[in-house]
Amino acid sequence: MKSEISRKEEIQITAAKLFTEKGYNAVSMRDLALALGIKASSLYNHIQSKQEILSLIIITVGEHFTEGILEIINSESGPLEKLKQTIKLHVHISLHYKDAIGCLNSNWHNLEEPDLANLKKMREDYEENVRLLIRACKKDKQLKSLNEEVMLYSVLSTLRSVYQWSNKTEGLNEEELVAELQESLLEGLVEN
Amino acid sequence: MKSEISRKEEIQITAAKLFTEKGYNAVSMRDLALALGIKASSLYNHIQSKQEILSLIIITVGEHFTEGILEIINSESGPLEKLKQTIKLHVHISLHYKDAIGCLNSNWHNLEEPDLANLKKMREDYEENVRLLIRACKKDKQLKSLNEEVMLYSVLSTLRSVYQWSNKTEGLNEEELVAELQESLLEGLVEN
DNA sequence: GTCTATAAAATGATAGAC
DNA sequence: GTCTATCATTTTATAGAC
Repeated sequence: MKSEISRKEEIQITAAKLFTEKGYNAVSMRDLALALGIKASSLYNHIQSKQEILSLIIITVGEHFTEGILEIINSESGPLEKLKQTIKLHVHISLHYKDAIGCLNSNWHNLEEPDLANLKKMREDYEENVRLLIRACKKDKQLKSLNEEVMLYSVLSTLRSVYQWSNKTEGLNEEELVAELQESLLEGLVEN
Repeated sequence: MKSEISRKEEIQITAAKLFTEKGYNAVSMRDLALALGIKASSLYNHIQSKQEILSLIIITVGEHFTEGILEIINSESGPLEKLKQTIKLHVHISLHYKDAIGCLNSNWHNLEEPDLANLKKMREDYEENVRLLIRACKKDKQLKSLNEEVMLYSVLSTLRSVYQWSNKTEGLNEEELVAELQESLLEGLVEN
């Protein structure tokens, strides 16, 4: 009854790890094949090209973010609660798709068209949604009247790096990490 | 009287830009030479290898961070003021060495030994210094008793991304950007 | 200091046997 | 589905003329 994992998925999982560690161009099809215990030419029975592997990894995780943020935006909560939900969403994806996110972060510029344009659109839309949330919070006097872009990227850049350092906070479970980040990012570090 | 810029420096400046945009492995010596208006073989009159170019770019900017943080640590200020000075330092370097920092961030894993080990040591020491600052602030009750690693990477990951988005805050000069970041990161975004 | 020519190695991908 | 063998291309780097 357990869901079988196809060779194609196996390739994506291994590739995501290697691409994250060494970079897309630094990983040859021979390297990837060796990590899977087969020959490079055998890979082409499952995928069409090296580029297709990268595309599958990155677009899939990009869609997770897109779906997640839309669900939050369309919910009934207030803007500050939605911002907190965005932090939760980002942590959740970061912990469950670590390698794919690492691959996205390090290798998105190796995507070719039309996937590159597709990803850029998804990323811009995501950023714009968070920007609008921040603006709505400011209007409601729930956030300070600081520069919007500084606030936006303070939050986003921290969230985007979670996959890199979450292994250093292993005393915290997912829920606790979310709570700590919500507090740190929104309420600040300084004791009042 | 103006300081002459050598061809070797010109190569580093152009390479830093290209490496940041496309990635180290995606930029061939032909690409780099073309951007400089010469042939690839001519590059070797000024540098020994492609790897040397990367090393010069990254190690140089790494040393700026190392020198800067040591100056702060050895100053007479209290820990919270030192943390604020670290934010100022990071912004200053981010604005003045944008391409080199981009190159460091995207391509450090393409460094070969012993430069890679050298850079990792610099990075770890830098992180440890900021961690100790945060710990000292907590002990003084100037920072909340949140998870140290979460606080550390909230601050560091935002600072490390400044070069990517500082062009979107062009209404702010350097001093103002520093002030906004000190407020956002330390005091938080939420209105009390 | 730049050029042309070229070496030596690595790369993504295909053909065809099993 | 995997293999061996191979191709076409690109890569970093060197040698030597100007």
